[in-house]
Amino acid sequence: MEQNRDLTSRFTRYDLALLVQSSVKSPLRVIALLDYDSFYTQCESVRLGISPDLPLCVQQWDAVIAVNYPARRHGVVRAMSVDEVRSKCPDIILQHVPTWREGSDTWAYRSVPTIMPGTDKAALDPYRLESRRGLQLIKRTLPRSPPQLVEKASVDEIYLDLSAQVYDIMLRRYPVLMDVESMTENDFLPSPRTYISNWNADSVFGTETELNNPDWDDISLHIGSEIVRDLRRKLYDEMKYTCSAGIAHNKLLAKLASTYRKPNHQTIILRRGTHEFLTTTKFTKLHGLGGDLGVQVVEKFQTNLISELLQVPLTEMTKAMGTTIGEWIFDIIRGEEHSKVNPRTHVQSMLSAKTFVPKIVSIDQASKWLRIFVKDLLGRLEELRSENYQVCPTIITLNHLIEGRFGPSRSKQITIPRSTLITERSLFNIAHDLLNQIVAEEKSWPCRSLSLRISGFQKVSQPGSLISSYFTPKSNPPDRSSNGFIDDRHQFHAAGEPPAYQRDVHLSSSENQALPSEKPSEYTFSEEGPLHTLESESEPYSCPHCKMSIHATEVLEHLDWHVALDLSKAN
DNA sequence: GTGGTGAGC
DNA sequence: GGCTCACCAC
Repeated sequence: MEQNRDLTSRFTRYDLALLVQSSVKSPLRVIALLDYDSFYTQCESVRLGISPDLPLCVQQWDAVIAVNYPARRHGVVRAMSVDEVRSKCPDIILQHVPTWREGSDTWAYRSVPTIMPGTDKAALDPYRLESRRGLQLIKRTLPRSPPQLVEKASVDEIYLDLSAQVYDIMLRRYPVLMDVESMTENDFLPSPRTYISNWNADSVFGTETELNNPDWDDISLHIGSEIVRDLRRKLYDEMKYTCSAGIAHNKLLAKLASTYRKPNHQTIILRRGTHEFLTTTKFTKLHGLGGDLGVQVVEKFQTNLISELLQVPLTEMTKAMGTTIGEWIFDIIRGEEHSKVNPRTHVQSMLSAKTFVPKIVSIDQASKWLRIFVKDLLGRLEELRSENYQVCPTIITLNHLIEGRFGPSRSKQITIPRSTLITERSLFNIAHDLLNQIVAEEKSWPCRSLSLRISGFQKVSQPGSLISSYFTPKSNPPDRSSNGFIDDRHQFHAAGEPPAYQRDVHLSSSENQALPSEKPSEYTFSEEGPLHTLESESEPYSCPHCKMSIHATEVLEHLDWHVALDLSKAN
């Protein structure tokens, strides 16, 4: 057996077939997590043209919610008060998040002395926008075939399943794999018969700087690491954002790897390095175990060390934690995890929330904030429409908290009737209805926090809405990208002319003429300009119905749109 | 549908 | 600690 090691792989032809299918069962699969370094501070540094070497924090009320790495070297940490930050680092640059304010129709960056939690509501739009720009850059940088598996995990984290792409590269690079046609599924693959000296990564677990007899799982991660390095370079070149990345055989390890060293590093965990990596990791760092559940486990077994939890037999683990959770924990501390990368790059819900200090005591005060929530959500809905057809919310939820985050909560949710047009007035009326229901049920004042959420986005447009007007800008080449509406918005404002898609009166407010987007916001990104030109970078798909150029990743959505359009015409 | 948990900036 | 997001148990 040992003697054959250099000639025969440990993996079968079947394992290779699973790789091209991006199967969660492939031992060769390649998963990456990209995580921007202190995302909000980078957004602000770039927007303001400030050197990334200067200490900077993003401020929200009297605390900082993001701390860049130069500031961390002064001992500044997240959630620190502004006063304490200044005492630690007198030269700190503080940038407050933009805010909504009653009577104003849009969010804006405002000067700190005027910002008050009593009158303002934080707006995180610039970070969501930059998050989407990054995703678009990644989607158009990755090849369109095989199908892209890109998951937006949070505003600043992106999972990639690179398995199928890696498979393609592997076959081109190792023609020996082309000969497997004659093999049966259970036959072992030939050995790569190569060595790896450059890992395209800053840290590798499972080997020293070189590896003399890599097997195909090492090769696949190595190729994945090349792809990730290219993506990171592109993100920096085009957007000036640095990120850290982890590359491994599953999401759990990719995520952990990305946090191994920051900022601006990438880390690989090879299969044979899994044990070493995990036994140096604190148990509560594992995804899903940072909260109560992790505490329970630590209490039950009196240790936060994975190395000690590895001694716990499965039966004991399931006895202590229940079958489902017990088995799950038993697996993940061994690096066993097989969840799939969910190909989703859009949010599934939008929430607008406010904590009241002091608590509000009347329905009139609540109403005032509901209006701002509605403006906020409609503005964001409009942004989403600019790059996605799947934009009609069908559910609206109001949440009410007497105490803070951990106090009791009550919520009311309804399905928006199909006949309802989404307008500022209609959304507000529905939200107010929900508020009345909540208030009627039991004592609701004083109230610490309210939030309004829209969800259940559907591709089908509301009956009667002039959905075709969204697309007028798209027929205006040459300098518009298929998703350049955000920029268009600013261009239109510059020209003193409303964007075409706002002419859809059914989906904007007929009552209140001043929609958020009708006023230019005060923010601009210094890197602004046409986002990209798809036409020059890739072969666009030409729609047989309307001749429009469609990015491959948008084809299905576009076809859905035609269905919706036909339905709309039929009515 | 409702309430709750976990996560990240 | 505030503001989001996703997911799950019931």
